[in-house]
Amino acid sequence: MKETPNHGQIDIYNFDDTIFKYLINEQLEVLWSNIEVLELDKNIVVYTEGSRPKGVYLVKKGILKIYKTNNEGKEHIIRFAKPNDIIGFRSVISDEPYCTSAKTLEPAVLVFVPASIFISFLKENNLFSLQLVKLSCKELGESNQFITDLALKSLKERLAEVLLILYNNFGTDKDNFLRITLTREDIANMVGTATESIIRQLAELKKENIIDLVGKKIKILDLKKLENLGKQ
Amino acid sequence: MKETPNHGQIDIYNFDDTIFKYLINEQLEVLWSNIEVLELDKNIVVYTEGSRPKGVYLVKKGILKIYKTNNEGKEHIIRFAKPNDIIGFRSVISDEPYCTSAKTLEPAVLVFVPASIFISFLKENNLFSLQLVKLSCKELGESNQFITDLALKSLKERLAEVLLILYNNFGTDKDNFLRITLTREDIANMVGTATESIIRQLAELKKENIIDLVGKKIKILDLKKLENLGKQ
DNA sequence: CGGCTCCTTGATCAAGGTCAAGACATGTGG
DNA sequence: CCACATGTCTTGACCTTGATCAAGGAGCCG
Repeated sequence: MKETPNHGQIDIYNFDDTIFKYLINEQLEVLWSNIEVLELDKNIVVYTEGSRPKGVYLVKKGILKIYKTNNEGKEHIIRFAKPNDIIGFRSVISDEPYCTSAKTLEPAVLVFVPASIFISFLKENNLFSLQLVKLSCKELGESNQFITDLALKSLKERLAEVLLILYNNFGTDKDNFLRITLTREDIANMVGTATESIIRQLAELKKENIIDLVGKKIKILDLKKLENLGKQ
Repeated sequence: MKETPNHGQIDIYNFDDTIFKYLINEQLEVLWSNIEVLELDKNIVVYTEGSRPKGVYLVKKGILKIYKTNNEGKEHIIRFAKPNDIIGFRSVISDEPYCTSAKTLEPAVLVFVPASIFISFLKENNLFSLQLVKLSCKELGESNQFITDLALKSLKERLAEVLLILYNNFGTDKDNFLRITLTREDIANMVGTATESIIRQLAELKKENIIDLVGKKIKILDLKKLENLGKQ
């Protein structure tokens, strides 16, 4: 019925930890026979703001940044996508051009689901649409939080907030290093500030023994203090 | 079957221009017999950030601001709700405390729909959940746009953007005055800045013949220039 | 009238943006 | 393996934006 090609350790046909687990077997069959697997290098653009959505992407491996670019070319990172996240569904559902772009930060494996298939699942399967309502409401809550953070907080507090978001999304390894490695510029583009300012603020946090810096890796030394800063 | 009490010119039981038009007749009956009508003065708080959601509110008359407050008491306005909008659904669906507060800007009439009823509609009626997915995706798109605006734009550009949002949501009267009247402080709380800064920037826009100011009323003189500023 | 609330303006100052220059790291082709 | 190029990080100096403080004016209402 289905073969399982070997993409590293990844089982492309396993949707247990994704929103597609709410599909009925019949729909899973449709899904299996319509998906397309994409193996991408790092720094590959998956879709671009303004273009027409062809479908949604399920992340199987790797991390992507979801961002917007203003017309001076400066980019702003809205969020990241990690394995088992789906991206691009907002535009598919609204049937509008993508309002963001997506780019791989590291080599990635994506599963592409055509828009028509995705929409038909929504129409046929109420449990599935219900879960998608929940998902988009969750993202909406996060976006609203982010709006307030940007509007009311100081640079340092916003940086703390961003580090916490990264911590909650990607966790830390056994040595307390964040499991995502970003350039200073990427961090600046999340916080909405200049690279130099981020460097100075990171140095501040290090001086206060809240974090430690080893190359691009960031080590969380004092989560409590970081949370206090972020919750300011 | 249903009586139609007279709340001004408002037909409380008419849901034609709201998301409830997707309910089947049987569900409308349930809705009619479970709603509660609230007539509120201006500056009344409908729900508060952090409290448990009891249900959703349909705006029948008036304008409300949806905002968050930080712990220094400074508020940030996320958006406004106007007649036929529903508010509070995000928290009901996520079953989380409200992440925002809602307050009337003028005397208002709201229809309260208990959470359990609202959720049951979602579970029973796929068309209804589909529409709600669309609604939350639309709000998500707007939120993402707002995030980028706040992060990348100058004060003046953000003000232009906010004026455009107001224009698109509330329109203008025959003399080109915005159909919503806000205090300078409210505008500042949308843009995420200080009241004084807004006053200075409004004066700037007036000097450039882009807007005119008559008391609290704002007149749009040059929509093109305003859009160019906002789209910067 | 007096007491609100809201608007406005000026002066001052700090946060953070910008520019410039150099250090360090990484990768690539010869 | 080296030489060079490119990308990233860091620091210092300077300057702009917009936040804050202070004071006064305008409008409104009981």
